[in-house]
Amino acid sequence: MSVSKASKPLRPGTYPRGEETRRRMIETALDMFALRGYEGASTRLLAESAGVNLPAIQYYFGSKEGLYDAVVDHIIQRISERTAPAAARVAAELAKDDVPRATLLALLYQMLDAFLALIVNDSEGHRLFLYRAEVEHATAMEPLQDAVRRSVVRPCVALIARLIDRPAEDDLTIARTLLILGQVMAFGHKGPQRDIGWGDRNEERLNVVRELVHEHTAAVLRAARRARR
Amino acid sequence: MSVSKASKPLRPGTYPRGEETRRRMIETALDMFALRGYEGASTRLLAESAGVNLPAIQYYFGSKEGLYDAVVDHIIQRISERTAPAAARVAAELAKDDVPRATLLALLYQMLDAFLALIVNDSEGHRLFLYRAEVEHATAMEPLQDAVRRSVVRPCVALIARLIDRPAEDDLTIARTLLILGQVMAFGHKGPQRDIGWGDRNEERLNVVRELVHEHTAAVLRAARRARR
DNA sequence: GTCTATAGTCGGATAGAC
DNA sequence: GTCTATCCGACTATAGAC
Repeated sequence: MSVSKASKPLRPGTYPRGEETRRRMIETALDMFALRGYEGASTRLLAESAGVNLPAIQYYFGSKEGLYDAVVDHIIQRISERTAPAAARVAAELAKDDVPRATLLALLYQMLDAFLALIVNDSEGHRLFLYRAEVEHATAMEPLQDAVRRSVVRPCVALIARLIDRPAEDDLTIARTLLILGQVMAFGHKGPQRDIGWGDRNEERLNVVRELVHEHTAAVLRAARRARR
Repeated sequence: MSVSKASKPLRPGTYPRGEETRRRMIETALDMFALRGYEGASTRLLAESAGVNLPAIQYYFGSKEGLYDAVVDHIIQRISERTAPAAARVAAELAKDDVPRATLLALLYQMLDAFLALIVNDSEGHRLFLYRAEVEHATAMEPLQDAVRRSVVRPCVALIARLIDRPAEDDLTIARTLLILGQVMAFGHKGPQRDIGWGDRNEERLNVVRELVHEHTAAVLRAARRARR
């Protein structure tokens, strides 16, 4: 996530088309907002990191907040793209009766894994931005939080509800699903990694999280079976 | 960063004039920083929320950053106080040989629970501040992160290492412990609560987290047993 | 120790040339 | 569409009265 490499020397007559500039501004702003927060990322920094001048922010997005919203939209788009296939499979299966347990479990795993891959494998910015989304700038973040719930949490909760044959409103069930996502996001943060010296071994980290998600799912089902007896 | 030139060594019970003001400033600043972040909480807001005038920040803490550091120190103090009894028991037991498994498990549970109670039952500010500490203002937060690791993570890792009879450096073991703490902090955040309509039912939330910690611990031990076969 | 008043800086946004 | 130059408000910090 280098800051200075983004600024390219622009010669008169060779300016990129506006759409390209807009796209680049969103992508570098994502990293800046993720790294320093909304208040911490000044317009000057945002402009410089995208290699544009100050008024470009007003020109393309109306205001700093407009740029922020554009970043949020961009991430929402990304989440939807990545999880849409799994979500479609979930919807299709849940429409049927008598879906085998193994199928439901596989779908749950796929659903979580799709989201996980986004967090763990994509740019550092996506990870940090999503992690930060939970504590910062509440109103502008609500669409993003809604997107996560719509694209990931709700399908998972629906699957779990079917698996344990209880209504989806069950507090414990939903809480557990949220916790899984919460810890995935927490794990995405680089802070703790340093301590255990994993550096950039993303694959290994991903495997640990996968194992954990698997365990969690199993634990939810065991708890539900106990509760019904 | 502890260059608090204005404060004298304070004895419990004997507050000099202004010491009460200082304490109040720290406590309200904790909430403001937790709610709006370092950049988001202006000196005017910090002063107003404590019922003092602007220069009081410079007088008592030298600068805005000085006040921030004082808040961090305050939280570190709080964490140490709350977890010290459990940590002492852990150290005492780990010094012996042949500690029963049940004792080790009970200690692990107590350790996590002490930290958990701090996060879940104390002021909203403590919760949010700790959650935010992971993504924000990295250098000033390092002492706080160190305190969490020293007071909570390290004793837990040592207990787990003894329980599964493997060195504490084992990646998966440590990762799991960090994940437990991470999800506890994530769960402390009020965001998800709203969705499941728990409002202020702290006790219930605490029980869910306790159950989860219990399950997690059990899962770690099962995984370790499998691995040794 | 606490206050008012203000300095000095930096933030977001704008005007208007090209 | 992109630029330079600039405004104005908000911010942190300081000076100095009481």
